[in-house]
Amino acid sequence: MTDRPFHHGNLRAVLLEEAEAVLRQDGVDGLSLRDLARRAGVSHGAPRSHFADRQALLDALAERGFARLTTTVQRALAHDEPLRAQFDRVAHAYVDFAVDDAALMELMFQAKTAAASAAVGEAATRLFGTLDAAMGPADPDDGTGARERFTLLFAASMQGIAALVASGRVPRARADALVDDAMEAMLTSDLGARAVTRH
Amino acid sequence: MTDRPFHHGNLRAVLLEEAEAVLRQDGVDGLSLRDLARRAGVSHGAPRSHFADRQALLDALAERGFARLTTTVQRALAHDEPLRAQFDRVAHAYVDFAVDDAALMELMFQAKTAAASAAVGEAATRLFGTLDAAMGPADPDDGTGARERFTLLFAASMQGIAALVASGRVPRARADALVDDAMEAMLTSDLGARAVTRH
DNA sequence: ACCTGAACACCGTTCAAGT
DNA sequence: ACCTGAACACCGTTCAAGT
Repeated sequence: MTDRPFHHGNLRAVLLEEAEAVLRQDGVDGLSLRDLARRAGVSHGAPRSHFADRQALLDALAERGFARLTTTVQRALAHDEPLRAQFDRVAHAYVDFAVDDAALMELMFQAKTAAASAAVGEAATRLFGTLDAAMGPADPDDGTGARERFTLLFAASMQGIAALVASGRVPRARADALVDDAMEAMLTSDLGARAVTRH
Repeated sequence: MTDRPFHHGNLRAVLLEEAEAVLRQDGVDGLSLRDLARRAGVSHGAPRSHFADRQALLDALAERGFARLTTTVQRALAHDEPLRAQFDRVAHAYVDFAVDDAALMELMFQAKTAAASAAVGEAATRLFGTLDAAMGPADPDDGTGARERFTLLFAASMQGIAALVASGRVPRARADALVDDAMEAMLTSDLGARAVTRH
C-alpha cells in the first residue's frame, strides 16, 4: 500500500495493456476506465491524466491495433517467395488477426473512431500503404487507377472474410478456403493482371 | 398525462422503432433503455416487460435488420434482367443498406450477438439463402461445393466493401466502382463460372 | 399480463486539492 | 506533471406493488 510511489511512472502503458486483455476477453462493453484504474492499482480519476475520456482510450487502442497489424503484414511480406504465396500469407495473417482480436478489429473499423481521431486515420493509411507496396512498383502508364482499385478490392475481401468469420456466421474452419477462393478470383481477374507488376 | 391508458398496448413496437432511429443517429452507445422508455412515455422499468435486458433489445434489432435486408435483396432480384445486372443490383443494395444503417449492420455482425440469439442466427441464414437462390438451381454434379463457396465469397466481398465504406476508410463515392470491380473479378473467375448455373 | 417507482451497484466525467 | 477522492448525473437490473 504505502510502498507504491505516488507517480506510477508507467500508468499509460499499463492501462493500454490491461485494456487489450480485457478487450479480448469481454469485448468493448467490458471496458471501463474505473475497472482499468482498479487493475492498475490507482484511483479512478488517474486515467484522466493520460486519456481525456473513454473514447480517447478507444482511439489509442485502435491506433495500436493498426500499427500491430501493419507489422504483421510486413512480416508476412518479408519471406522470399513467389508473389502468389506472399499474397496468401498476407491474407491469412490479416484474417487471423481479425479473428483473434475481433473486438479490437471492430474498434479499428468503426465510423465513430474514424471520425474522431486523426492519428488513427494515419495508422490506417500506413496499413493500406503497406498492402499497396506488396504489389511491386506501380505502372505509370496505367490510367485506370488499377493499382489503387486492386488494393481496395484486396482489403475489402479480407475485411469481409474476417467479419463473417469473426461474427461466427461462417465457421473458422472455412476461412482458409475462402481466402484462397478470394485470392484466386482477384489475381486471375483483368484488374489483378493490370495492378500487379511484380513477378 | 392522465388520459394515457395504463397498458400502452403498442410499447414493444414503439421501443423498436425509436431504437432504430436512435441507432442511426447516435450509434449503439447512444442506445439506453431508460432513454427509450422516456421517449415512449413510460416508466424506466416498463421495457423489461418486452425485453429481458439491453442485449435482448439489441438482438431484436439485429433480427429485424436481417429481415429488412433480406426483403431488400429479394426486391433487387425481382427485376427481369440479365444475370449480371441482377448481381450488381443486389450488391449495390447490400452496400447501400450497410452504409445507411452502419450501426445496425455492426449489431448484425457482432460476435456477441451471434452467440447470444438463435433467432438472429436464423434470420441471418435466411439472408444467405436468398443470396444463394439468386444464382439459379445448383449443379448436382459439382463435387467441390462451388455453389456454397461462391455465396460466401459474394457475401464476404459485399460485407468487406460495406465495412470499409461505412467506417469512412474508403470514400462513399468509390463504393460503386469497388462493387463493380468485385463483381467482375468474382463472376469471371473459375469458381464463378462453376457456381452460377442460371443464364 | 403489463406497468410503476424505489432501490442498488456501477459507470463516465468534473474538479478542487494534494505531492 | 501526475494522482487522489468527493461529487454529480446517468445507466442497467431487480423487485415488490399496483391495475
